[in-house]
Amino acid sequence: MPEKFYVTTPIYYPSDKLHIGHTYCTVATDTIARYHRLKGEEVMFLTGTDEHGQKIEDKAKEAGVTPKQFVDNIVEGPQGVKDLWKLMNISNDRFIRTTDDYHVSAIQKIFKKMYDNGDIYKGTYKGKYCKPCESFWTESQLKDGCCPDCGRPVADAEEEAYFFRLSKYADRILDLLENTDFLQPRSRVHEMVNNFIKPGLEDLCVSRTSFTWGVPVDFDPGHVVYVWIDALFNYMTALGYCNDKYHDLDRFWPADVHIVGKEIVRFHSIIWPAMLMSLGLPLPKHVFGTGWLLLDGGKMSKSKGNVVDPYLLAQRFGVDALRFFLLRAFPFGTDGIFSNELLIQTINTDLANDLGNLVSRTTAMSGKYFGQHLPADCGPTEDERDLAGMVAQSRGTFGMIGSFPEEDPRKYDVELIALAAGLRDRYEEAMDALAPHKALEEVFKLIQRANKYIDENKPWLLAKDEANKPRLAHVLYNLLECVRISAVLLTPFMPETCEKIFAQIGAEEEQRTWQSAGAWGLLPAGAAVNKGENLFPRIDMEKELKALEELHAQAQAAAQEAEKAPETITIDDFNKVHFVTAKILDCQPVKKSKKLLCFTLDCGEGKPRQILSGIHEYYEPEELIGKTVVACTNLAPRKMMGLESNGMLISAVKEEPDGSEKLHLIMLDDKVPAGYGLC
RNA sequence: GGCGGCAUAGCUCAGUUGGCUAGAGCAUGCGGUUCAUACCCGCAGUGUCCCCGGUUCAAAUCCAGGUGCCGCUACCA
Repeated sequence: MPEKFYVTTPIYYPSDKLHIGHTYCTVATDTIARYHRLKGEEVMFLTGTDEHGQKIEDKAKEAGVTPKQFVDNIVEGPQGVKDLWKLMNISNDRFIRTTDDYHVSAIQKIFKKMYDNGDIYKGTYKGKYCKPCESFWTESQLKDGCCPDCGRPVADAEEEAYFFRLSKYADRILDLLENTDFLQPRSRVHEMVNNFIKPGLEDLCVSRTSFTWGVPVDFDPGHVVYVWIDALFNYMTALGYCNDKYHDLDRFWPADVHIVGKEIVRFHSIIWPAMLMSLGLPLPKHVFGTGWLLLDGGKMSKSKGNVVDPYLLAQRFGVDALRFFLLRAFPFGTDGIFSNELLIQTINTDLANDLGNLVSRTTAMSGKYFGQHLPADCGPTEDERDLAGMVAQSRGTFGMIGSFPEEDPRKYDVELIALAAGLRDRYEEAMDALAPHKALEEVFKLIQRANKYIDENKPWLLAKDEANKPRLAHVLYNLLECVRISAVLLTPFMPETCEKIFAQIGAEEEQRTWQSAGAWGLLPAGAAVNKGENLFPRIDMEKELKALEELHAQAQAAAQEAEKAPETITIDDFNKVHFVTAKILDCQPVKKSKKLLCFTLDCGEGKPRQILSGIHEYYEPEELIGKTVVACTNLAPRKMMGLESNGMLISAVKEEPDGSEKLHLIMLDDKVPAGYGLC
């Protein structure tokens, strides 16, 4: 029975289209999965979507569809989650959606189990409630006594809810984090321990009554299971835990590693193991928190409009180039700063100049000097095989390099072969340490060494003398072997490109295996070599940056257009709205309201007009008295806080990167008289 | 506010438990080469290792203080 390896990505929240950050995480996990398959292990690679919750309920309402329709579109629809993974050549074995029937019923069983064993109990959720946000907060979460999300005041509230006895497991979690390598990178351990465990773990609220889009608690109508249990258990329900759809739990659980974004490390390293402990289930072996891709030092966010679109990049540069770039340019586990320059530079330097050109010049020379096949006797010598064998075993070079006279070209062979023969072990070490960037660095050392080897041997000079043909053939063979070994090890990163390379150098199935990457001289000497198209065309940096900028501007304009979707109106429609200039005669805060200001305005009507406006967060009354503003005067009157408002003051509103709204009252030059209409 | 981390070449970063002349890649300059995708190979640099003290034969590394940046602090890769 081969070894098994179970690896997961987070299940993503499909409230919006996914971007390059999600792509990064999934591509990394895919590469890890492919690496283990290459080693001959039986791999289970799971990804999916976490589809319940308030936010999706809200978004669906906004879009005028059911929550299920909403997530169906984002998950299964055009350019949706599944499409994106298909595009990126993601090799997941399963895809779980938390709305899948088997998962929903499994979650109900799990919830009941934990209720029955006493780790879930019914209590009251006491806290502060923010009405507009419909969310509960604890005292300590408040900012200046107000809602940390929107900054508005909150009210005392109580809600019946189910709780999980998280506190009960605090000691065991502390031990798990501090005394094992469960959580990686290690730097996250301090944050978890100091922020959450040392201050004392509170029991965790695991149900909600404030929304309905979730797994219903089947024995208590009105309650739905909150994200913790619903989402985290996906890693097990997808294997058949508490359901009959799958039957792989015995084979694959516990997971070897959960790859997660750093913002959900907390859930995976504290809540998840505690719940498993409650059910007496084995814990996953590792949780690895990846970094974020940042943009010019800032976080990627939809409202900033700086989201990088993986579709666009894959189309322009190729899927493999994009996959490679993500794992080559950024150390796994720390944040990376994404830029188009870096992307293009990485492609040009590593893929076009180094790898692509090496394959190109090697296959071209083989064809040019020997036709399709190198002579059958150009393969490895016994000595070379021995050397490679020794290197592979001990990772040393035995000082053999020094034993050749200066002009003897065999010393180049020895250096090259020694490097190539030890590569697989160095690569394996890096991959097993979840450091794919280091694994790539090792592979590229060989690729660079191979390019240098060409210069050292000057095949174009050897080709001029028939007597040197055997040497020339051997040099080319050595190069093909380096290309082959590199391609085997690059397969998890760039599956399609490596297929092309194998085809070009004539490597068959047996020469593409993990086993074969650790041995020297496996490519048959007379293998069919065919120079194909260039693997990675060089990219003109300036031109491409310009093109990307234009595309980005277009996309942004389109997005803004779509966002506003301004319905065309006629001039008659416009004229229906009556805007006038207005002088603020007086302005008073409305009692019992933190937001409302009551304005007394001169709108040139002979008598003052009263309008209420919810802008106290942004302005104090004193600073507004005497100013000239714009009012809409024919809006239907409305009572607020017992006072009548006869119109509306016009403001400029901008959504801030953090999601809050910033508001600026439109103010005119005070020389503008009151009561003038606007058109 | 609390906790944690970081500060090294123009840029991105390596630098084990203190120990050679502080390194790599990219970018820059010069030279070589012509098989190859105007590529490849070689050479050359440049450093107040954030500041100020301390420990030590010896500090980029350890300790104390200071400055700056960042992360986490129960929504979001």
